[in-house]
Amino acid sequence: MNLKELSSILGLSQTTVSRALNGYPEVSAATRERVELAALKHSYTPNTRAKSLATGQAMAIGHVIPMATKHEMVNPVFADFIAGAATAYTRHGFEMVLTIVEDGNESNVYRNLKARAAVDGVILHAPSMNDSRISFLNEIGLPFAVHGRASGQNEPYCWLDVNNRSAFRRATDFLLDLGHRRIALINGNEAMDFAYRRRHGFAEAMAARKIPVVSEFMHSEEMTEEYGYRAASKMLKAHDAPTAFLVSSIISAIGVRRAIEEAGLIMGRDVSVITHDDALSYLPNGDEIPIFTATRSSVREAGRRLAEMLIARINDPKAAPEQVLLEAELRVGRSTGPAPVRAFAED
Amino acid sequence: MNLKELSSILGLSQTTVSRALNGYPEVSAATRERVELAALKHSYTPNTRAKSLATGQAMAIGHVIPMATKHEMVNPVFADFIAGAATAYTRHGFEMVLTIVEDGNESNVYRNLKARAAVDGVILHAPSMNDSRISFLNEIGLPFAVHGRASGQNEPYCWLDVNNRSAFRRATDFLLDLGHRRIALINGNEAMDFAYRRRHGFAEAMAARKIPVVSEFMHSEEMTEEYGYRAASKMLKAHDAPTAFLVSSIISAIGVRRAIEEAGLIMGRDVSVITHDDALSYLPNGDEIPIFTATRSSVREAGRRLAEMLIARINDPKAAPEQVLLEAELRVGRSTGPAPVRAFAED
DNA sequence: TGCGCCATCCAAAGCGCTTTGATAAGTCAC
DNA sequence: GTGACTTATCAAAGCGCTTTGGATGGCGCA
Repeated sequence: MNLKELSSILGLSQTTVSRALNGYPEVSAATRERVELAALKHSYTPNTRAKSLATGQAMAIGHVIPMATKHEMVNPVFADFIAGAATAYTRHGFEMVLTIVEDGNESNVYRNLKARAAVDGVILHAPSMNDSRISFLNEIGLPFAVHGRASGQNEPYCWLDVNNRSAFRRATDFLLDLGHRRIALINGNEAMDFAYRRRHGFAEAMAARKIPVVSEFMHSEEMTEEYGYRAASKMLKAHDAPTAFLVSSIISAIGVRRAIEEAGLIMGRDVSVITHDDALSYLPNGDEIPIFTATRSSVREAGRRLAEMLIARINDPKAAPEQVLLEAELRVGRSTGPAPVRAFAED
Repeated sequence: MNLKELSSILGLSQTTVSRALNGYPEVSAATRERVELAALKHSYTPNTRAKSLATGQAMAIGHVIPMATKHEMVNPVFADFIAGAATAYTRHGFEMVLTIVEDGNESNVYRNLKARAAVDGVILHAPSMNDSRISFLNEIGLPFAVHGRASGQNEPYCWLDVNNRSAFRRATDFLLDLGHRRIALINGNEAMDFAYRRRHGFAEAMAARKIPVVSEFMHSEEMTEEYGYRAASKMLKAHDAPTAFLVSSIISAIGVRRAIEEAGLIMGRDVSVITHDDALSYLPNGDEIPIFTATRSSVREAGRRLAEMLIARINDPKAAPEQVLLEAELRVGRSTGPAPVRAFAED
């Protein structure tokens, strides 16, 4: 069923039917009701392609998701982020168009999406430091919103981020207060902006107490379970093993836990662990008492809010770009405890 | 830059330019080259919306992903499945349109996608037994391909599935051969077809050796880490605790491992675990020696193949629907070992 | 020379919608 | 009863593309 058919059934012009359905005032109440009823009866839904050709609005948002070439890995937080964003799109009648691309190649995809008029805007994922995509998007005039931020980028843009620096500073302080001195950082890929910021938060807290940062304790890689395990295993075997780990992802933290247990140690007693927790739906961090002490911030909620921000931006491109900084919550769980006495003695 | 502009620059008609770009024969080689060069130079890309309006092809595939209402959970395998499918779409010039919907409401979304001509076909995720969506899609005439199968559905349709029954039968046999008799099944939601099939494989193997299945050892729920932990914890505390666990997801298996370790037992020595492993990129199951003995089948590869199958189906709707059954590979890792002696004695 | 036939190109219709610019009918004041 | 508005409707143009159904001219062949 299309407009033409529907209007001929009704004995009205396409104009009137279209106007009735889109809530324009130049239609009498009686006609509008008649049209709406008929539309429902014949289950008429406007053809999206035709509509967006006519209006110039694609009514779609693009998500260009970089795939880490090394492990062909798609960051598992995307699933939850997208689930959050989807609720916003549904509410506003937008579609979500997904593209997955080897990282580094995103710009071509953006250019293409713009040229084909396939989307009205994009969400920019996984920003790196000085991310060149931001000025590129501003240049070509494709509205966008960033999940995270890009240090070194001065031009204003729309973003939503967790305060990674303060979160990791606070987590480090928490460990220091427990008496830990040899603290390891198992961080994400350092090219990523969030990893950079987390490292800074960590380093700041250590510096504030004049505790040297051991370079062997600093790791940085894509956050798989295996990576957490390998990094922690290796460090735990060393002479002056860390007594605490600060981990950037609950997935890697699971690997760290595996390493700890394999070393015959007990997490929360012999070795403490704090992780960042994106509140992934399939990895709930315990019920009442969290398994891991964690800095927590729901990535799903982030998806929802950022999608709303992007839609607002699309509807009013001249408004100043909104920027949101969320504070992560520190939830104490069972993975942290006082530093073992030996560690104190040595200090 | 659009067709009109480009053709006026070239001093050619839109017809000729369009034909030149789309590889039609009624264009001289010289003209074609000239057109292609100009298109490149002015970076002309046809407007997708206009193109699909004219051709009637949306050049898009829909993925309608159900969200389990209970945990607001999106199955984590989707990320990898979609990454696989995306490579196929990119190659064929299709877009991927994602919709996330509270489970049970999918049919409306399909009807809508069809009515709006937003997609040329859909991938059907997470089929349940007797899944009504299959006949629904056949009815409304929207091409589709199913990731999995639906027992009880007789009409022919295009699907790709792992042989869940044989995989779990084989895994159970493996445990039985190791001397295990008290084997627990930590399965996914039983409404799902794969869970049903896995349970059957398990039951078959047990029945073949005349070993009774203990109903307290059968669990079924959405596969979170927490669920694996809870189910295993509870069973391990019981008088006649299982000596082996068969788990439907590596994520839940991680929870099972946590329960085992918390009980002061050692996985692979005191308690054996076999899990199904979808080969998720961020949860690699060890390097050389797998952490978990597992029935393994790459969900990313499944995504790639199923996407190809759907595209083939869209291009030739009258061909008999392709159906692919993949055999999972059983990879022996460190999580399985002979049943503890006490278990033998009691047998 | 004249005819038919390719090869090459084009004008225009059409995809399904929105929106502009009219038109026709009704209302009101004077 | 006339002109000025308002209200309710419509015909047609236009969004950017593909595709149908010609046109044009050059060539071989009788």
